[in-house]
Amino acid sequence: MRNAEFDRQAVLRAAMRAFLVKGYAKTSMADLTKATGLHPGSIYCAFENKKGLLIAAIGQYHDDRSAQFQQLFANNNNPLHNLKAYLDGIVQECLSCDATQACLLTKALSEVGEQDEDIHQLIHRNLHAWQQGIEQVLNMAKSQRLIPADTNSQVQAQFLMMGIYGLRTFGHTEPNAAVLQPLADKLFSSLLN
Amino acid sequence: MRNAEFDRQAVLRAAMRAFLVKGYAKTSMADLTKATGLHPGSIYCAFENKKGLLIAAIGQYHDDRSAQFQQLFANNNNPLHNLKAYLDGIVQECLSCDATQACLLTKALSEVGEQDEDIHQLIHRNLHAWQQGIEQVLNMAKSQRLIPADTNSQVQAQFLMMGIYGLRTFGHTEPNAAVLQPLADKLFSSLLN
DNA sequence: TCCTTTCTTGAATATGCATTCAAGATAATC
DNA sequence: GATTATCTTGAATGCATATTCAAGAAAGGA
Repeated sequence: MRNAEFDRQAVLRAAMRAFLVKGYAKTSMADLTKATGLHPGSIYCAFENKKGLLIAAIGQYHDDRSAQFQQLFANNNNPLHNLKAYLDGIVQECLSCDATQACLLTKALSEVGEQDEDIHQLIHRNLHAWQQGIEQVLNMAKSQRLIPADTNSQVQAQFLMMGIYGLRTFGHTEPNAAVLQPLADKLFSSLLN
Repeated sequence: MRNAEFDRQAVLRAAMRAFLVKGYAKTSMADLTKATGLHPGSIYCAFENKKGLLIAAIGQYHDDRSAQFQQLFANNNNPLHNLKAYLDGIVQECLSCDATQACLLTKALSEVGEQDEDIHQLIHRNLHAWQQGIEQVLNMAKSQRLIPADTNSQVQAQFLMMGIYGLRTFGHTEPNAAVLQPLADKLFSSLLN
């Protein structure tokens, strides 16, 4: 009897970073062994193959981002304030020009989601959970009369998701606060009409 | 003396489709020879290498889309009407679930733009030209008092670009008119506030 | 018709890569 | 301490793939 030695979360976060920098197809197993510190045999033993490692990394990414999201909204502050801070945080990530701060879900969706049904469904589920988190925040804001009573929380949450996707794409071409911040502000103000 | 035999535009459109379906890295030269009908030697003679073919395909994509854009807005109809039709057309492309109707600029930006400076700059230029086309339409709408006089056309054009990027990403997860059309409508109505 | 130039062909090359596996190492159990 | 079950190691394997190049084909000019 013997237990596995490596720290699963640390390995998955390293793999996630590697996939974010080079994309799935261009990240070689050599890159992954270097990034994770694991030898090929260990990776195949733990995750079956390269695709299994991507799936596990996406799961870890979702867990990490969800925890971050819950934490940001866990206080009793004005939910709209929290949402504004959330959007501003995304702008900051775009400004960093750091590939490891990008969104693994949308990146993987674009590259492999169209070609692999397993991964497409996994990402779809994760993005949907994220959308429902935003929807809950909007319902809270509505019950506190911070946004119009006739707001359709689901559509508004979808609109915010759409805006966040677009903001991140825009950030790839213009990682510039003078450009991105007004866009994030305008997106936020769409809640108040 | 002898002239090249193949139709350059047809070849580039075929390559563009291949890249849209599988992505750049996963599209093999074998895929490209099959799609274009050209043999490897001819591709290397005409485009230098696989990356050169991608660059040429992106150029063709931009030319094709620009021509389509100009044509849609060339009539003397209400520019806002035309813009609405443009957004509705994008919704239709999303609904088709056809990878060849996706946007090669954003797809290539996501996959290779972060890794290759040549391609990043080319895509950046093309997306910027597209944004300026929208900006011109907004200026026309403003001069016809169809949108508020204090509209900042540049920011509004950026916001529309952002929305279009996001709409296409959203379409990958929910290719559903009941979801996408309200989002496009809400994006359009952001012009009128 | 013959010659020259240019284009086309596709097999060969060389490299890179995902995956496997058998030997070695380590921890728990007796 | 011996035994056993499990984990780790990393070189070997076989396949996929980007690129090259020399021979073949076709067009224009003499």
